[in-house]
Amino acid sequence: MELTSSQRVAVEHKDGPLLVLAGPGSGKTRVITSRICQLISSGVSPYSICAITFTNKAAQEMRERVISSGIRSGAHISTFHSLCVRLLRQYAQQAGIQANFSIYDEADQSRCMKMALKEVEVPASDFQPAAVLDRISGWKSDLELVEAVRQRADGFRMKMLVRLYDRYQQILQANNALDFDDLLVKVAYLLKEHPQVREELNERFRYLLIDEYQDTNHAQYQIAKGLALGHGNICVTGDPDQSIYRWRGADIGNILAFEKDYPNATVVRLEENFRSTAAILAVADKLIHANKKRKEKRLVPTIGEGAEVQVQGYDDEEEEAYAVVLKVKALIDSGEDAGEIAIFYRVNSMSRKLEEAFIRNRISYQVVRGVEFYGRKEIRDMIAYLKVLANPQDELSLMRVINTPARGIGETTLAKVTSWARDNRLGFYEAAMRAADIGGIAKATQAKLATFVRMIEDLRSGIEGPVAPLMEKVLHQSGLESSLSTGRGDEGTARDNVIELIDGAAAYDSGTDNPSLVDYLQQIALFSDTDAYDAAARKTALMTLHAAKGLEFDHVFIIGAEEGILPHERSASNEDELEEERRLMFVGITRARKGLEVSFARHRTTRGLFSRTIPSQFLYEMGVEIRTPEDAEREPHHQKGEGHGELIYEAFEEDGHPEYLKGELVRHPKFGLGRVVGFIWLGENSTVTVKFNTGSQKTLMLKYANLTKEQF
DNA sequence: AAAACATACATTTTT
DNA sequence: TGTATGTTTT
Repeated sequence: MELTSSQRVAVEHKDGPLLVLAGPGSGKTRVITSRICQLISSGVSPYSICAITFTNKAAQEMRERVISSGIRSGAHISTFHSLCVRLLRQYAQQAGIQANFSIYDEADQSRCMKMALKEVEVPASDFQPAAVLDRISGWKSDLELVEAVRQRADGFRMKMLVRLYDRYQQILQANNALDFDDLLVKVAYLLKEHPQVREELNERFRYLLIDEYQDTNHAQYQIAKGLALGHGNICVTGDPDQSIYRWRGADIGNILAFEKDYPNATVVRLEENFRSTAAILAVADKLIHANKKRKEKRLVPTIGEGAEVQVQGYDDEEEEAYAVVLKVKALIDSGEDAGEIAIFYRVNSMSRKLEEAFIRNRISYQVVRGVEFYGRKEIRDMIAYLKVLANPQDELSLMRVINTPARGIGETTLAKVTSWARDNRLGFYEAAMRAADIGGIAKATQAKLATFVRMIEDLRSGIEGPVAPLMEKVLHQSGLESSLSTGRGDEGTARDNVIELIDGAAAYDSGTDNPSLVDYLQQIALFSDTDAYDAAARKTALMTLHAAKGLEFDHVFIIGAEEGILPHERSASNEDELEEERRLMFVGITRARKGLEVSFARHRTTRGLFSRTIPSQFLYEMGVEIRTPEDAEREPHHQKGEGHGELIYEAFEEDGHPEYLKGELVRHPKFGLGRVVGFIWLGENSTVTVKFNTGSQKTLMLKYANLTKEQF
């Protein structure tokens, strides 16, 4: 495809600052990759190019695009966070840290904060860990260190928060750990306080490109500034209308002030849209115009008018879910590619009803929620072992694994070792090594500690080189393997998950030049939900509106357009936050190429409470006729009432799974005889409801229930 | 020490 | 609603 004149200006721009204000669907990604290729073919060394993307996925795609256009690879393409990890490893000494640092995720952070809360002795009810962490994250995003905040701290609450901030940082440091914000903070200060490091990097990266600049926070802004110092070859791209991470500290002002920061900047506006139909763009445009704090920007359609945007109301969320899934099914049946259909929602919990509808209708789908995998107990256990091996100071991880699986090192023992360690100014692990010197620990327990220490030492000796074989060893020697196979419940899946993790590590080993445990751990810590989206699977995708950023689909459904959900209730009080919600909606709308349906439910059950809802104000701002459930009923093809009922029964009666019909007599190993009251087919998650002769009625998972049919 | 049970509790988005 | 924590039981 030919480049437009604006696109060409952006691609061919060589030296000096460049701001690309790129609307949705304007071919921005293509422009960036073409620009990288153009730079290289004009004689710039690939190694002197540093491109920063918003997600790992985007970085991966950009790398592939550059390579596939026949250009020698070698340009550094990664996210801010990955870049920071690299720099911190390389300049660990100057940054005042050790290169084998652990990266603490939200759960780890929360545990550290709970420790801090205990130690600082605050009235715990007034300080929830998550809220305190949120404040601290805000300070860090603004590059405010403890001392700076302390200076201006007034009032009891602020002073407490500062003490918590201080203590929290001490805990992280003691564990040789950094949280997500620290990665940025450390690099920003590295560049600021070590001019020779900064100059070295300015020398190395002659061309800096930053995508999604509207979502950079102050720390990222300072890092970008430092990296561009000296040469000023900084190209940023973004769209203020798509800024959706204010809550995470992103400062839309960074992109708005770019021309002030870099007075000789060239500015290119990409306003033509090559993605969506005119009908969709008109709706997006109307909506975004309701934002007052906004720089006017046009959306210029280049594709035909297309089908009308649908806004459809449903009676409740169940009806909404089933109707949307039916529409997905109809699209697929009419020959549309299932992988070109997506459903977006405001909050992750809204995927549940949709999944149920997909399963019952036996349509395959994918939920884009990758980090969930890393939150599973067995995965966290495994990774905690690896962290202990890679970073001996990581006591948080050590505490997790020391008695997992259970090996007879209980709370009392841990308390004794901990207090002895403190008295002797040693780490917990060093103390555990000298269990014999600690008074009051039984001989048998001493032996258990010694065995554990020996195992860690042995595993640690094999820490170099590829990761997957090491993980196999850990799995085996730690006893996790046998605990997974003897454990009840979801044993099969827990085991599968660990195997999946090891497979992933094997892929890492073969795809990396110098695989190392430290590098592997630091990489997986930065995985995001979006990274889990598998476009090649050709399955209909379910994801949050945030995860949808940067993607596009032929057909898009946005569900739950109700006051309190979209816009979310937490943003209702504040005009700025409301505008951000509107931008979020705008992002969702502009993902669609051909078809868009926005829906709402008049009733919704939120945390167990069934209540009436109000349609989102955004629906009115979009200027589309709103169709109510009653309107739909007047349609000639409408299936009355339980419109989705037929499909459920169809699934119910199909073969391949044991059928439990109402009234059938069954026997349960524990509860005895009973009669089937209901059966819900959910694939392997099918449930049977049985009224037992004991009088109790229970809903059981078929795969665990161990029911036998009684013949009568 | 682990499982079973009970009860409180808080609910956005994510690198 | 479902999770996360605390309490009791085995």
